[in-house]
Amino acid sequence: MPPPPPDATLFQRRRPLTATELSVIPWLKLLLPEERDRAVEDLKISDAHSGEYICRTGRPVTYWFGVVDGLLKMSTDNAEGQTMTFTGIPPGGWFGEGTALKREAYRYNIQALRKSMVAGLHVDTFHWLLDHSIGFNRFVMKQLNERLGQFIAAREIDRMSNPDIRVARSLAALFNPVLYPGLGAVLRITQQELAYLVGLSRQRVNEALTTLAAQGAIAVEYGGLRVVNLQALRSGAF
DNA sequence: TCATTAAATTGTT
DNA sequence: AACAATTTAATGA
Repeated sequence: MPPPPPDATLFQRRRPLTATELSVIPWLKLLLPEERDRAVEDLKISDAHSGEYICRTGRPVTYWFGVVDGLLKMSTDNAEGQTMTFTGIPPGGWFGEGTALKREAYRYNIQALRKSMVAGLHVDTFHWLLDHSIGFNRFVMKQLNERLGQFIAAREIDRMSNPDIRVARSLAALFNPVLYPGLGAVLRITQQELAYLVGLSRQRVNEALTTLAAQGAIAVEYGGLRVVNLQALRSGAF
């Protein structure tokens, strides 16, 4: 992992989003024109360097975040000081709605696993959308529900001993079609990044990926991988 | 556009 | 943790 840079204040150098970047945001399509205009006007985007924190535990919530490009990691520090990784967040993923809803402080850390582009919607606009848009409410509700399921799954993954299955389940979580729509069959993630995410050595991840590929669940490519059989990844039937 | 070089990533030990 | 092999990205003619 690259050296943790000094606490960066995100969105200091904001800029308007391009059409391509907007197309990656899944919930924009669910809004009415008027709602959409307001959201787009408020949206900000910023680069997050590898290792940089997007938000930290205890910080007040100012933005609801989404990944436009790159890969983020969601984790918490437990009482013993150990870091527990919940999940990775690929492009198209949005997070922080739970805390944004209650205007509480963040309960977890979000760190960039590699250079990423992160979009932000101010909490005030987030609440305005909640008050005005049915489509937005549906999105947030679905998202919360799905996230809950994912947290429970993450606990199971952490208790699993077999590394092959751990890697498989973690990958399946990354390809969650509800949380991360628009993410195709290919995911740009290096084996090193995946190792940080799953909490295994790169060697072991490499070995697991080879096994999974041999069973036809995935196809390993340079700098990424392709999911061939998502069901097999989920069930561990390989 | 192509050839060369550097950097990143992978597969093994 | 270290190594060699492979792939991609960057550079400049």
